[in-house]
Amino acid sequence: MSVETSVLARSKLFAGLGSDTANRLLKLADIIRFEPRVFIIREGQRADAFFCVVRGYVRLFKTNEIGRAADIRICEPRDTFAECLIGGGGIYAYNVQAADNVVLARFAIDGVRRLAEEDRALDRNIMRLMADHLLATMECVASDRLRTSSQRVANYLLSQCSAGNPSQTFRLPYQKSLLAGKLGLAPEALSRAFGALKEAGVTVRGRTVRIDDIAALRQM
Amino acid sequence: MSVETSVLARSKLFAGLGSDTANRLLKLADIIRFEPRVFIIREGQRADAFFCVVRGYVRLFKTNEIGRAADIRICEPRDTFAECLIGGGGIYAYNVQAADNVVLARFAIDGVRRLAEEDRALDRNIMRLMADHLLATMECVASDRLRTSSQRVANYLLSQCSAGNPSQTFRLPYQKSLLAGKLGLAPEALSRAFGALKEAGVTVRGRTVRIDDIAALRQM
DNA sequence: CGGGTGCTTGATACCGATCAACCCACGTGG
DNA sequence: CCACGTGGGTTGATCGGTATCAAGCACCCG
Repeated sequence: MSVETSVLARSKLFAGLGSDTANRLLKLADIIRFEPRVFIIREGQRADAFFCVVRGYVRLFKTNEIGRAADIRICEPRDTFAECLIGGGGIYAYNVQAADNVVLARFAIDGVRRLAEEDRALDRNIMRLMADHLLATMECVASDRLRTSSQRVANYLLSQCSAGNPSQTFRLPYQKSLLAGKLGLAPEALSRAFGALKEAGVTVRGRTVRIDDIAALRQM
Repeated sequence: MSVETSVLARSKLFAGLGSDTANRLLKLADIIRFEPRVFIIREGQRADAFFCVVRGYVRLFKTNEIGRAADIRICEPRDTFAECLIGGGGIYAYNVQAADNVVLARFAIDGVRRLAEEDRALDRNIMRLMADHLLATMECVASDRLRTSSQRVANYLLSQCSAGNPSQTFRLPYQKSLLAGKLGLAPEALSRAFGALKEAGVTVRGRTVRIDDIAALRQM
């Protein structure tokens, strides 16, 4: 089993599928690669496929008239994006850009739709994906509207900790500038937020983060 | 055909369903009423149903630890909400409150799920609903992050205009304070945004809005 | 007439964006 | 080996947008 296959197999898209359906879905997948900073999708483009990240990270973002950009989501390995258009199709609603060396699995919509007609477990998986994304995006709106930048950063750090530990050290999965975008911040603001969290027992050196007292941090 | 039925029949939930399925779905609906300001759902509650608005308006919102609230969506007649949990179920992710005298149709999840197993058109409708909500919510994140308050207000006003007219007069569908919440603003900020748009040819008196030059307003 | 309720207006404070300078690590070529 | 450039990050100064707080205002309804 190739590396790509094993990553895909552990995605929510494939979760719980019978091996027949899973294999046929795998056959539908095109594996494609992108260099850092390359545009994978441009907003408004005709849409005929959705994607699952196999390696690397991608940014989904929109821009306004004068070219400023706002990130909507950062996708990690095993995340899918643009699965929306299984429902309606049409055009992509946002730009997608490779944040580093990226490997994607590309699924043509109509192939998947046909397969889903034979096995509704696939349909249910896609529904589940959309439901998860919808809930996450709603949470994002709420978080932007009622939390301050440091609170959002603290929140993100806590989300990276495994439950049960009183303290923890880990690495950020990607560049700080990317993380800033994900949290709706300018890079400078992320930097300052880390500074502010120092007195809450957060130490950041490069991409390494140490949290002295997880429970204490949760108070903010 | 009752008033409730005719509203529901024109919702996206029922769009394009065969009359057999549509009738069986209608039978599943409980019609329930709420006074203004009453809580329909509280965040964290066990979830076993989703809803379609028949009359009035409802607010979906989250609160933080200290009780401040942020609106996520305002639902109008024929909108559905909480349809997410067809996929996973579990608990409601936000509070829902009646903004005025509200009539809802309540659909028990498992009843709908059973019906959808027999007619996938229903499944497809629900997918379409979720896809629409997801795209709208992503747009909301991007809009919050890249547009100023006046731009968001202008944008909302334009969305209320019918295409083709050079100018237009219409009524806001609900209270300004509700609209402010929907746009992620304090009521004062909405008021000031209306003030700022005056010089772009926007006149607001009570709930009546007049836009002199739609094309000009679109420039902002 | 009195008292809500919803909205507006003004004064102030604060958060975060922006701009500019600087720092550091790293890689490259003279 | 060092000069240089580059990219990512930090730091500081400043500005602008929006929340917040506090009055004041308009309308509705008893």
